[in-house]
Amino acid sequence: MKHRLRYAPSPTGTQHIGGMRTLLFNYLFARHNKGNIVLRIEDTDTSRSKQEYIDDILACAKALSISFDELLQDGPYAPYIQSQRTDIYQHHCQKLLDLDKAYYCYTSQNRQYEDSDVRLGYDRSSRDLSKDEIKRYQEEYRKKNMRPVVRLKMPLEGNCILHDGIVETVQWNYKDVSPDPILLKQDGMPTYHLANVVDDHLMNITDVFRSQEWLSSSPIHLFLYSAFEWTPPKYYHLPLVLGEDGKKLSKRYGAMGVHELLKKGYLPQTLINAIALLGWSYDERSEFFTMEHLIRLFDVSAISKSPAVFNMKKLDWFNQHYIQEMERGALALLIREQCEQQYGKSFIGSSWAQDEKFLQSCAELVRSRIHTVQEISPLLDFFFKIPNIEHSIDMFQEKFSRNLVKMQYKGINDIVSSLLPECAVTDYEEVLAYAKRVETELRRFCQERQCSFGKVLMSLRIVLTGSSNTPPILPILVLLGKKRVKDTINKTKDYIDAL
RNA sequence: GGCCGGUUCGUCUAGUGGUUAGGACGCGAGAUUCUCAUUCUUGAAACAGGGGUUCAAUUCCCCUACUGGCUACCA
Repeated sequence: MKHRLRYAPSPTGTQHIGGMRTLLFNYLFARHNKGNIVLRIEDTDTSRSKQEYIDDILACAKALSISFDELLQDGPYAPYIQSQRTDIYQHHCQKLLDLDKAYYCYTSQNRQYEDSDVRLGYDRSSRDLSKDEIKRYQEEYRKKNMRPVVRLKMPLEGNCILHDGIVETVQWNYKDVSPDPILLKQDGMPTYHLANVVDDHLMNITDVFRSQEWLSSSPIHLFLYSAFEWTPPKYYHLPLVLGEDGKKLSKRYGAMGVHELLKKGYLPQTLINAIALLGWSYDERSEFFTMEHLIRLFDVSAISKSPAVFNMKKLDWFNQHYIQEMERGALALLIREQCEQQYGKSFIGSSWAQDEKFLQSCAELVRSRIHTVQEISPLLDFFFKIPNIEHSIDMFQEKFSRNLVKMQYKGINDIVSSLLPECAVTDYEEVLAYAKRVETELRRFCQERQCSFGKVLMSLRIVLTGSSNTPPILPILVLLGKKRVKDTINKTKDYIDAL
């Protein structure tokens, strides 16, 4: 039999790591078994559901290259949006009423809580009303123009057993299960329990990966299946993903939104890799997995039962790895994007913006120094913003005597003049070649003058970039070009002289 | 409170009735390097506690503790 999976989020918040993990595991299982996966929007909470959150789900899935076989209005069981299927739920609810598996409840309000924080649940006071009482209530409701909710007639005793694909066998006594949950709300909308069961059945869903927070509702769902005389799908209750505080990730607090992480410069392959390893592992050594690997290797029996705390430091490490692995051209593209955002006109207006080679050289200079794409632009800052001389000189005094530059500037200037190319050179290999030549000459120079090569380079670094830690300064020198380098050195010299 | 789940370095995890309990992130130290990084070497760091079963338990069973989830006309 063909496996049919589904991801059924409620659009009441932006997608976070936890939701994405549920989606990913459904997707991996489907693709591993050559099955199908459906996206179904569970927007039965009309007050909290929003279109923008549906868009967010779609965008995040797309960004991570997760595709659905059926979704929205598209597929044999369309629509896949629960708010457009209310008649279906009402119809099935009526069936349960006819079978005496459900009943109208007129006495819901104010009956559900004691005044302490101990929750007792509904008292089932409408479960066994006499015909007269029902009539009276019906009349009352009609006058007020209200609709009664429909409740499921849960068994009062006996056991319920779930054979889960992950947590294995779990057993409940029906008397411990939430008493007679509501199936149809006053607004005519189904609750999760009804809609979910009806849709999973109607859409022929065979396997369900869902978060473990659903475990305690499983008896309700299982009983619903039996009331309808349907076969339930195989359930896989995934361990929870916790935030760094050890608490459940809540979409309402926007923690670790997938969109947000993408915006911060985490690559899609990073997120997939990191999320897949939340509660799943392949062996004791492998760390890096592409989507193709995951689909091939995915194995339900390797899923852990215990919850996992999501660790941002490890995410950084994964991202760093994938940035190091990226092709030069691809990184260059990201750099252009970043710089456009960050520097606007001063980048776009420069000759560098259109110079693919320049961007690629930058890629090589920054790639080992960043964890996220967002960290790129500060490292390239000095290309687009001329450093402040005064500020540089201040740094000088902190680091070492500014006299160094004063004394050595002529020699350095000579070397730069004679060795840097006349016209701009931005091809990375060429840049390195020029840098190497300057280095050789500079080393000889330093040896003759008995001054430290490191210090000379540091002085150049500070003068040219306004910063004491940057990518290798010699390639930067070449990229900046002879004119800019000479101008800057001269200006600095003048400034020091004038002090 | 009740029900249900979980518990191996700080974090993600591997693993087994007999192991020096393995790896990864992070952290410490050292080496390389023009700074910062990268890279390399290396160090510290864990079986929640108590009872059983057993020649032997981190591994199997029970209890306790801790932790999380659910206990909604939210999903």
